[in-house]
Amino acid sequence: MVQKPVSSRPRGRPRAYDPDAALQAALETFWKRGLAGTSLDEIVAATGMNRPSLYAAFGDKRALYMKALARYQAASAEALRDALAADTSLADALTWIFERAIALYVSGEGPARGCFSVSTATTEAIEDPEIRQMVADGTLRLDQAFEARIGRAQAEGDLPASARPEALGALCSATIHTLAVRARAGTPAEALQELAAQAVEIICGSGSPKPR
Amino acid sequence: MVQKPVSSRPRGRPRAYDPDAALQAALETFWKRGLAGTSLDEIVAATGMNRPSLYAAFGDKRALYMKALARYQAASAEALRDALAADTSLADALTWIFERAIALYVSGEGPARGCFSVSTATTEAIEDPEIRQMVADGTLRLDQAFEARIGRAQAEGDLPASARPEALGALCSATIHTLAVRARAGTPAEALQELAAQAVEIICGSGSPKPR
DNA sequence: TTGATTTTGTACCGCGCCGCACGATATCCG
DNA sequence: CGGATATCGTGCGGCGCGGTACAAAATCAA
Repeated sequence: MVQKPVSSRPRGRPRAYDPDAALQAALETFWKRGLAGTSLDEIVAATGMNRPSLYAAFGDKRALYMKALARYQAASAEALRDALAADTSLADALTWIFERAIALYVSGEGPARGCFSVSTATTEAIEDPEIRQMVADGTLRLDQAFEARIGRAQAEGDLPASARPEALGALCSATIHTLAVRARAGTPAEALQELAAQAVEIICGSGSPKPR
Repeated sequence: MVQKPVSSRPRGRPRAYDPDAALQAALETFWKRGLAGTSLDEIVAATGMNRPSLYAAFGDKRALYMKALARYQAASAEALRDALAADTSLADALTWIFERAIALYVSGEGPARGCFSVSTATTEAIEDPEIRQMVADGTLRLDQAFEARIGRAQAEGDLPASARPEALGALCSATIHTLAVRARAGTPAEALQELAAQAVEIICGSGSPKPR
């Protein structure tokens, strides 16, 4: 993807900001306040950029929002993929994933942020078909990733043949969704962890064919 | 609560709007666009009221939003209570509740609205402690209502003694949450119904002690 | 009919919003 | 060193925002 080495600088005045860090800062601002609730001044303050630079780099506010959402989804999908591909039991993988999700949702200063996609993108999704499609795609990929891993567990005998990977995968996604909503509502991390543990038990222990 | 009969009209000029209908109209507007995304002009258009009347009747925009949220939560809680108190099996009650929730979430014109509390109130919850508390209270009551009904089912022998009402109740709430998120993301009603059916199966069929 | 009372409806104010024009600045190339 | 190039940063313009002042209108009590 990177075509030129870092040493070859482009022609004009060098930019005074790091586009990646700026996008991350914008993401965190949108994450808390949503698209409609965030002013450009707040983004300027968060990124340290000035408005014309923002505009030149990312387009208008909505375009910046969508780039931030894409970044968030890409990072989440990558973390999920890694966790599911790890050589651990299904229960351990799910426990790890939910644990990391909770840590992400309650991280940062102030009240818990929840999931960017669930908590604020859904708000915009109804009036914006593109954002709606992005949220839908993210949810679909979440379902499919869980379902594939669960199907693997079933094939390896860790789940009974009667288990339905599609249903259990959706249940994993539902757990993510409820964790996101509850985090945003102020539920403390410990309670979320307990809820996640219960979910893992229900998902993996439904019949518990291999008590190990 | 009502002190005077309807016939005794108050002193001055009669109001030209129905407060209840106006609050409902404001609720539907907020439901779609959220607090920050809704302008007072939109509320004026939706309610048919003019701005000073709005202000006199409900206070400022945030106060109106909170009244709308309280109304939504009260109506939801009442419907839930009725459905859970009905003399039906747990599975039938849950099926009915999820069915009604889906119908509510996809009702109205245009893209599905999802759940007011989940989709837009969570957005405001992080910056507004009062709204956060309202969302938290609603979620808690949802959990408790489900848990109580599941505990009853267990006591009546419809669930195995090993079932944990608290965990299963949270799972019911999680189903509501994921239905709300997915509806907002554009998932069609049929897919939501299938997901709800799978959830009922997992919740009630965990062990299936009474195959009836 | 007249005054008291409450709501209506228009019009407005100050403010913050988004997006951009434009000159200044810093770097690269020859 | 000088021209070319790309970004910086101030500043602003037009507009929509939330909230309110004020007079007209509609009702009740006397």
